Amino acid sequence: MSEKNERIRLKNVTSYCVAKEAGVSQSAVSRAYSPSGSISKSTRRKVEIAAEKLGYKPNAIARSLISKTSNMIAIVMADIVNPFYPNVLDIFVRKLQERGHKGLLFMVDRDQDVDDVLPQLMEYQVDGVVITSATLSSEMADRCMNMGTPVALFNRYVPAARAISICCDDVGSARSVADFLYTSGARRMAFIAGVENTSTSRDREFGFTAKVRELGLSPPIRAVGNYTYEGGYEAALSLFLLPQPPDAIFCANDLMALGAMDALRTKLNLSIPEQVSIVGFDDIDNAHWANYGLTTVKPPVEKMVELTLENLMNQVSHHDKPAHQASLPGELIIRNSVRVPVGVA
Amino acid sequence: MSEKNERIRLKNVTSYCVAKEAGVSQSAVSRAYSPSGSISKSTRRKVEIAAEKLGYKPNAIARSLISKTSNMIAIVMADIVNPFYPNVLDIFVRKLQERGHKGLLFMVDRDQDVDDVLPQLMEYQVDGVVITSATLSSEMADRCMNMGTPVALFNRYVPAARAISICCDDVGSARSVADFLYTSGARRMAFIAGVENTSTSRDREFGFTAKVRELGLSPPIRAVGNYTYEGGYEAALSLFLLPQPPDAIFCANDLMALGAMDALRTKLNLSIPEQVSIVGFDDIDNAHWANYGLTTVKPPVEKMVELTLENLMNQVSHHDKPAHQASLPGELIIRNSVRVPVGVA
DNA sequence: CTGAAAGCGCTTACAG
DNA sequence: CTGAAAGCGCTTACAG
Repeated sequence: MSEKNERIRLKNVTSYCVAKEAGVSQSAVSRAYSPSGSISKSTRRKVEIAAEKLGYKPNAIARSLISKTSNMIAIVMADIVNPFYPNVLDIFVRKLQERGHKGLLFMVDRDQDVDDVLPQLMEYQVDGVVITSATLSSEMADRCMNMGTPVALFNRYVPAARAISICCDDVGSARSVADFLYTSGARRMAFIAGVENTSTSRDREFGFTAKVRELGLSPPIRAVGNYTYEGGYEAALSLFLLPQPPDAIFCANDLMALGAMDALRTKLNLSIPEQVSIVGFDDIDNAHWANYGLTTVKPPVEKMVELTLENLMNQVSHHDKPAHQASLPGELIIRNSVRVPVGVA
Repeated sequence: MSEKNERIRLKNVTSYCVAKEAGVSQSAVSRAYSPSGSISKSTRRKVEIAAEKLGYKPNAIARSLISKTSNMIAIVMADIVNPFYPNVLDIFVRKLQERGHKGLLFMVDRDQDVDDVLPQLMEYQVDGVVITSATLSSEMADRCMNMGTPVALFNRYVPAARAISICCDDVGSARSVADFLYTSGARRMAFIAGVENTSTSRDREFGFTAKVRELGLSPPIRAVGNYTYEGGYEAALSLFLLPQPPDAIFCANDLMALGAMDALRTKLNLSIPEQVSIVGFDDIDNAHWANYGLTTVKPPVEKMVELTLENLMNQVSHHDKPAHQASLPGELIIRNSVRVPVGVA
């Protein structure tokens, strides 16, 4: 009982307590903590001393209620098992912190609809929503926008929606990969798809296939790996059951590419890149591990996050601005999983 | 301007609006959303219809302010680059969601003091704090406790603090590793430490070294890998510069163990496990990749998270209960990175 | 620059 | 079961 009282008492150092201690009004205390509050140096000093003495910290919840901005951004993630996303999350949260914002994190299953969690996150009056490695319906996106809560899709897009969307240039990057593989001498191309209904997998396949055709080759054979290591492993094996196995495989992400490499080397005893070239997408940490040296497309993650947040914050303060959609060029990182054509250093 | 108005208007569907629409009092609306609210079926129905019509969602911020519980738990993470932690985070957030709680995520640098972010997270009136892969001072832990905000350390502990602490049994698990390696025929043991001032690295080294001594072997030679892949890679190489290189290496985590494996195989052309045995700690996804097959200690992560949250929630509602400290046994997962002694299947 | 006062959107005794 | 009212801890016009 006494403990319980203690807890309540201790939590309750309010601006009134500080005002009393400092001999000023409660408004003065509030102003001392507001960047735009006009307050004299001496009053501020008095408040600071009293606050320090009492251990006062402004209550952000009360502030949110009255100011109608919580400084919280919801982050919805679906696929943290893919090592690409922890890094993305890390950058998001750090950049949020730099701007004085907080990240409210939600995890959804891959097959779960993001629409389900949106209502509960709206209850927390977040200023905006970032959705990563997941898609939401365009109706839901519109509903958020209508409620004044802007939504940004990271690495995904929904054609019809009024949502911000920042992607890597999947189509263009995939075309470069096809080009690069062709130059390296590959002629029988294969593609391992990720989760098939994602815009990333579709666009990477589209760009790759289109360019392969333009190069005059027969369209890539394909398999599906669902963006997992195991999926890539199995998909790669399946490609080598075909009468005409590929001499180059482009995987829709690195994780599948690493699975493919392990499958080819440990199971089929093929050597990479001598017999088969492999290219991935994401440039996750594992890609440069000594054992892999995976050639891959590196999306400009830092820039993408920055741009996402910039656009989101923009919409938070100027709701009337149109939602921005952008795709940034990826960079081809050349390592050792693709053979080098004769005559090229 | 009209857009701005629209935003404000649309955000403002309050319990009063619903009350008016439903022809009941505002209290009735509130009760309809409270599990303990005594309300008749018919009134509830009226409220539900009106709420549906207006698109009303209770404002969790306002609720937090009056009820003095935000249903938010802060999660502080330092080391998301280690694949062990994204998984931990995932489980934490999902379990939080199951309980109707939200996770407020903070990222700190490895060398940054967690003490720095605590004040800003306290402003958001979180009900509790989970700290993962990071340590905080015992003074700060006490300060949180005094403010009525319980703190739980996951996979770390601070001897003097009144904080909850849930760990894997690092000492015991490390002893088992020594035992297992000995049985497999290893006689010149080595240890690769993580970040040296962490309780996990220290305890794993302590248990391992103690058991190695008890077995009558000379104490393990050691190197430091700072819990990273590159660190493990370099540390392993350094061990083989010594006049008496080891025939078995226990690494304080998997990431370093994988780095060590790659170093030995690709750089020194040693075969694992024939020439050197390797054991890790964590059982991250990569450990069972076809190329590695790492023998490792698997902490009961799911149980540890559950226990952490259980203890935390307990302290949230009963502040007087003493903080619980526990360490759960890890499981040795045997794969192919340790040689099997002759005569053993 | 400063203080008194209203109000953000809820929950919860209180009285019926 | 129900409603009127107080109050959570702030911000922000408003008047000085």
